[in-house]
Amino acid sequence: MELSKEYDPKLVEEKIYKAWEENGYFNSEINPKRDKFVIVMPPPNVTGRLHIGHALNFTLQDIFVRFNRLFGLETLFLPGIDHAGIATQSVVEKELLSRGIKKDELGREKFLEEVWSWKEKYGNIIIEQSKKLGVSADWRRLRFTLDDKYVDAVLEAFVKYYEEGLLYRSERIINWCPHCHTAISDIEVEYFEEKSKLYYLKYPLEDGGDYIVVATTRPETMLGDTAVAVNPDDERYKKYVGKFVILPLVNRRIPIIADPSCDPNFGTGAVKVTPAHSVEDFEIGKRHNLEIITVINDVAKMVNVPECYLGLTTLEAREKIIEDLSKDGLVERIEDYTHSVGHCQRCGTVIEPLVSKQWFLSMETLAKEAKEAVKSGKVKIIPDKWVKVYFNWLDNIRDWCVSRQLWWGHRIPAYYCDDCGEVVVSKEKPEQCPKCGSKNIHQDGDVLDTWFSSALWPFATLGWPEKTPELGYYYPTSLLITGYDILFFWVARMVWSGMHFMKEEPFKVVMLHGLVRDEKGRKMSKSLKNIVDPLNLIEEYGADALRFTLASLSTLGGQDINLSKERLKASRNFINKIWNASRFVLMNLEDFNPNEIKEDELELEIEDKWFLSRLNKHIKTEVEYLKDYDVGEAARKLYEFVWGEFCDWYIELSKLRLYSDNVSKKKTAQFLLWKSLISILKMLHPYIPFVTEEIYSYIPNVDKPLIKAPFPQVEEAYINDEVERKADFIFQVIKGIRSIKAELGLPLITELNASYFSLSEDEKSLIEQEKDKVMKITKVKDLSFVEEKPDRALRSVILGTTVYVELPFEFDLEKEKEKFIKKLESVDKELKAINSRLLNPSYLEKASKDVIEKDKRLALELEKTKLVLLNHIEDLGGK
RNA sequence: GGGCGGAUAGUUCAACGGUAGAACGCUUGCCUUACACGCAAGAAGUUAGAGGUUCGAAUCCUCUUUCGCCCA
Repeated sequence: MELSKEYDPKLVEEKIYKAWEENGYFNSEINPKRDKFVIVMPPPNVTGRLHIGHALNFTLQDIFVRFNRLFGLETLFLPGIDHAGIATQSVVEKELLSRGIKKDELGREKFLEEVWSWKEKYGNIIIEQSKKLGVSADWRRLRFTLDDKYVDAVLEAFVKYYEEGLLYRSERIINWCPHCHTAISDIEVEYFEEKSKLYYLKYPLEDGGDYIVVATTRPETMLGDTAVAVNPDDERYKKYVGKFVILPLVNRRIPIIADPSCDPNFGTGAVKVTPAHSVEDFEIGKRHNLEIITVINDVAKMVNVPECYLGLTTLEAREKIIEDLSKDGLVERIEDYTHSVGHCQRCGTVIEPLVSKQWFLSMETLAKEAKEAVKSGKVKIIPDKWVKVYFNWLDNIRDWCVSRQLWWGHRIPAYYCDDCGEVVVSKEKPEQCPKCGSKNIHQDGDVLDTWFSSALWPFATLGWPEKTPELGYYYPTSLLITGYDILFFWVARMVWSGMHFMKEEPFKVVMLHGLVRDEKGRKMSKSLKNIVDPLNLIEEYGADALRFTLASLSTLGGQDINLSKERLKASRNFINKIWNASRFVLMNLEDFNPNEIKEDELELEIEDKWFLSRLNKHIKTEVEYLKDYDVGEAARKLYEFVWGEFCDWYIELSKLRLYSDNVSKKKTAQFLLWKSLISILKMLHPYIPFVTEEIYSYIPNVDKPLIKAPFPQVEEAYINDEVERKADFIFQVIKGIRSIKAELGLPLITELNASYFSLSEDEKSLIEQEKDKVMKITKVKDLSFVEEKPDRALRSVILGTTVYVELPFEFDLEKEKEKFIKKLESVDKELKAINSRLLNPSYLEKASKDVIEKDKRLALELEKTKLVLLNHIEDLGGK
């Protein structure tokens, strides 16, 4: 077998993925005998291309999925696609327009045909792209929010809510996007601070002479004013309350009313009230029974207004109205003003609050259910800082406007009788009106908010409302992973839907991760040109490198991730390192059969015991981190362990035996390398599945594939702190000798004599025992115990031991002395700190025993080192 | 206006109550029969600032500065 020196993901990833998929390794079957682990994938938009946010989201999910698969759980990763109402409709609309076809001329049915054919053509691109990342989802179960069965679930939910009185149709003020030409919900409005003007307008009092001055940012809405409001406690205006003003330009007589929502500090303290075009004013209007006069239509043009303003855009109307009012001297002044303006989240257009008849989902009961699920611990939110945000949102929630004036989506199952106006809500179109018997019935033309359907995702994908075996086995799901940006849009709504329809939580844990930003922490955006395409990154560094980068940058706190090329390079190098370490092991396994080895009869060297202890500790911590959902720390720890301990020390030390003639020692080393590598590959596999599976395929005497292999068991008996300390001492001795050579600029291969002296019997016997190893690895010719300091030797102090490296030439004694003085200073500083602690009665009383023990041991070691250092400084001529 | 998060080595990030770590970059020496996407050795930090709690604080509390998010 010849493996290349450099790992090339391009030669591996596609092949491996194909093999996994073809062999059905991602598939899950109902298996009541086994514990299950279920993740439903947040469905990406059907219009979508894989972006870096998906890459992070999918990577995290796939890590948990793969771990649980290795742990032997029946693991379902259920993928899906969202129809994404507005987004998809506008993409197809634009596409048609580019061919000169207008949506409205085409008609609803033909248009929907076009969208479907577009969906068939492009809708699965993101699925294919996510496969490049290694996503191990059960693709057979792919769901789409407009699948027949899913549509049925959505209609079922709508009808049930309606029957329970939670859904109602009402004329209320809503957020209207004049560009998307639809109502949107409160959370789809984004507010930005904008520089604007505050206009002070004079409204003449009915009884003549006097004016009342109102301040407004939107003078064009004055044509729809039906009152002027002041705060009831505002002394300035008390005398006016109950009187009337004559609305300029339209000469309407409107009352001056007192309402507590008026802020006396805003403007003049008096505000104009336009119930049809302001959310706050609508509320005031309701309280005071004001007339609602609509003066702006659904494309943001003026209606129901005097001829000269009719059909103007709101901005044109604003200018003309100010001009006209000025002529009459009714504009008191205009100030610069900054305020926040609502924009459509999708298209950025300024939102027009309009009064319109829409379907609303009543939030009171559902919000309560959503809160209860988290309060009771049925749903756990990680990190828990989001719990407060979640409650806060639910506490202040308003009824959810769920109807959208679109064609693409779930058409609202409400039918209206053209003759008597009766409303029937049902999955099927009624034959005739149940009230008057008329057959002139038409269906509501609107569709539902996309989020209304995705709120049902965890159970509708499993067959609800049918009581399918899937629903029985896989629900509730185990874990939901998504970005914190859709906590309200999606997570909260899924929670209440699950609690309401299933009476059980949709998922036991929801893990919210951060957003991916550029290396400077800026949001990725087209205008900044800092968008990175994950597919390019995969092309350049490999999917494993991208996955490992994203995983290792994740934090338990769900912080945003700043992605940089440097980090990707580091991950790519790490993967190459693993590749080469494995290649090394495999190269040395050619004449080896693990079946010939009895593990409990092996003669273990100190480095074996050390490494087995380290390895088992890491298997343990790996599992612990994952139980705590700390993927990032788990990945980072693994990196340090594999590179810093396995590669740098264990493999290096194993060479001494692999290249020796001692057959039994060689076989021991081979066996342990074989065994360790298998464990390491298993631990790494969830993060970097491709390279690990590829390497695993070359490993002799293991059951393949890795994706289905059992996770390594912790072998407690190997965990041994004492051994670790001893080995560490030897490593320090090795480093000491290397350091001396390096400081002199000598290549490591320069052969020199070394010797040592030790105050400690333990240290002395350890060195005696491991002498050959140390000599070989540091390339020194000798390492004998000496009572007397050799001539011309540089020294290195490790605990109570001094290692001398003898030199064939003179060197700078002063420099050597300074090195020790510097070291003494730091030892002294630390020792003083520890000693003062150990002399402090309240420390001894209050600190934990472990900490005190550790301090005491450290103090002893430092004392020893200090003594040795003092000797050397004295010997080199004193301070 | 209310809330949340960040500020730690030149850079990107860890550590979340017991001696501040890694990666990249930098310096020096090495193509040592796994790897130059590498090896070895090094330099580099009053943990934004000021108070407080504690035997002990980067870590907990308060305030300030600053950057960023969310909600109204």
